[in-house]
Amino acid sequence: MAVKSTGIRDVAKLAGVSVTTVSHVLNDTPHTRVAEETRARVREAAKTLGYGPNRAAQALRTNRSGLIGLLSEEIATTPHAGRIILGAQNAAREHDLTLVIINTDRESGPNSHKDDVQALIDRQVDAVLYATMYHRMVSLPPNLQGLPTVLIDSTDKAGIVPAAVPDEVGGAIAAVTHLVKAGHTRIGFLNNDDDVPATHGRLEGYRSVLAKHEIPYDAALVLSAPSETLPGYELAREILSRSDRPTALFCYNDRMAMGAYRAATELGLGIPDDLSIVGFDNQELIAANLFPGLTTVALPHYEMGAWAVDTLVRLLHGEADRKLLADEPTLLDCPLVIRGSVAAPHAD
Amino acid sequence: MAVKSTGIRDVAKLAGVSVTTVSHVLNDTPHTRVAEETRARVREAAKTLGYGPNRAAQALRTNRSGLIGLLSEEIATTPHAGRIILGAQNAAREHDLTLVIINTDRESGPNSHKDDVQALIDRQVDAVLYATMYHRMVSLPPNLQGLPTVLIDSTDKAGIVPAAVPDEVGGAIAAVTHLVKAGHTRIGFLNNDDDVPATHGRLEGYRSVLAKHEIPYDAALVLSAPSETLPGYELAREILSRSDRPTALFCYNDRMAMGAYRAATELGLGIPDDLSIVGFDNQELIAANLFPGLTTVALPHYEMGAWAVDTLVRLLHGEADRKLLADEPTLLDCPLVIRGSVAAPHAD
DNA sequence: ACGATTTGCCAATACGTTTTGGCCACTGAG
DNA sequence: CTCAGTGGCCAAAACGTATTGGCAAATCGT
Repeated sequence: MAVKSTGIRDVAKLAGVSVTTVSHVLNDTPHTRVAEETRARVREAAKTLGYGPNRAAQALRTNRSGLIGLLSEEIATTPHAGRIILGAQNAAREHDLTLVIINTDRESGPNSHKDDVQALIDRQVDAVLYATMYHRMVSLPPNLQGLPTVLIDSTDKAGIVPAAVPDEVGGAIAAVTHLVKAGHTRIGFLNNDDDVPATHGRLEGYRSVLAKHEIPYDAALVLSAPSETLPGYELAREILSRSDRPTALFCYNDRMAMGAYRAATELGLGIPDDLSIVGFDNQELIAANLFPGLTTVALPHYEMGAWAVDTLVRLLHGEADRKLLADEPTLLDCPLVIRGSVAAPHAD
Repeated sequence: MAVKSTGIRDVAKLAGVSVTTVSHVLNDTPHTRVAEETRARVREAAKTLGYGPNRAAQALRTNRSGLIGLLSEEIATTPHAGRIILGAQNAAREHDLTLVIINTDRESGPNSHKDDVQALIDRQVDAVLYATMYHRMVSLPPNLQGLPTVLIDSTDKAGIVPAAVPDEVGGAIAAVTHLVKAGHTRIGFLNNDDDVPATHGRLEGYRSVLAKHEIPYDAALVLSAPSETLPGYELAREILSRSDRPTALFCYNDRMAMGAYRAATELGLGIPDDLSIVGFDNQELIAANLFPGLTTVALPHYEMGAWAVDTLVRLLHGEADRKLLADEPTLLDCPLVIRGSVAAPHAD
């Protein structure tokens, strides 16, 4: 605290060169020529002094803060946001960038979003990540114009910004294929009833697997409701009470699956012996704590966060073409997480 | 992007004063005298130009980055961290500070922690928040010396740093009192078996409520196991199978409570009619999705985050005494969240 | 051996603030 | 009328870095 921290000047003095040279060496400035021996001496000096550049000075000079803002909806309620943050944070660190996080309230409308963006602009972030808490379409606050931006878990209505989203179709395919491979042919699907990409994508995946295995699609096996535990319970209760009940359920998410567990228990159906269940989301708190553990599909939150930062960096370096990327959202893999809720169907 | 953003100079020019004056006015520099009329003119000019200070320049000059680092364990796995972040973030914004988050891996030992701290130091944070994912004692990385620090959800072995922790005892008191008020006298306690403050504090709270209501303490009603769903299930199964089974269970956390739900269901005990349950942690994903909803005790993660930032600011401003604060961790309230898992005991 | 080219380095400036140490003009006291 | 005091403002320096435009010395070609 008392001592002035070491600056580039001290390094220069110790190495017996000018600050210019130190700067050149430490930044590998291209098109500049300094003898290898000198470079070594400078680096040596920097190391022994424990020199690290003063970010503020650097920022002032170069007009780049090294900050990237992560605008995230409701970090609060969902563990998913945590995974995004983690992925973004690690990637940022890799690139020597610093992540600053602003929580934005989905409730409070676009004005609030604008304020949040402004807060980031005031802090002079070099770029921003815009993350929603579930996969949907958004329109971006106008003051984001001109600031490099990448979307996470959402796609831009205007189609002008690169985005990473989960491969909903692929995830559903993995889930249902897993059931089919286990021998199931009567597979119920408890779907969400919102008009969001996941609803359609997962249904598409479900159907495509059936088609591929020449299992006829039976509309009676596909039910919809809000994607909560209670509706999941009710739907499951209904479908499992039928005489021709399915031997397996694919649930839109783990919460609905949790409801299905209860329904199964109440109806005296053992999991996985009498009923196989696959969920979606891989909410550890649910999936790992149900009994038996819930086999489910993981959303690539970590990967989306990391991809977003990497992409941002590539954009900033001009190594990627924004238009090209923005054209179509990038799909990231939704891997199946196998626990204990799937078995072969009864041979009754 | 093309235009240079407005600086203090532009404001000065527009207001017809010197940059010095602008700086004085905009910062309310004490001991400096400038006519009220001039002040108004300056502020006016700043507003019409939409002036905001260049943080980098400010940081360079004042040696304060306006950043505060949040070192958090495993943002990944727990939604709790999200609440801490949110609380800290909002408080930081209030004070015009920026929160930067570093995830630190609990597995990878103290060396990694040191690196993480170093990463923050390199970024020249003004202070750091150190958050653990559950309430315990820690020893701080040595390079945190000299950097103002506040602990969240943990206490410092050396007792030298202020800390905010949940009031475990108070939370348990609220929970058990709730059961007693409902008419229960035989209350089982499924406790954790780790040697952490929560284990002891919650037991203490449990006992104190019994004592206060002159209910004899029965050691047979207190069982311990790792605080997971499965052990919770096993413990509950055991205690509920007894002929003199308790009419209510206080569970160390929501995961154990989730296990207890299953045990109750299997034994044909209805919740809350045949058995009342109270959990701890208020993990929404579990508590709100069980049926019936789990009455539980919320941990003050948001509040700890906010308190920590506020305290840090007070320390930086010299408005609080570190030694005084460090002497004893500050206890934050753990409020009871009432859902549907508690009722009066059977009159059988 | 001599000019031309390249190699290796550096001095000086700018980035946008905050802060120090005044200077000037006006006031009131003597 | 003069002089100390004070209210209102400002010029200039500093913070630590990146960058521009060079200037010597070394190397090369002939």
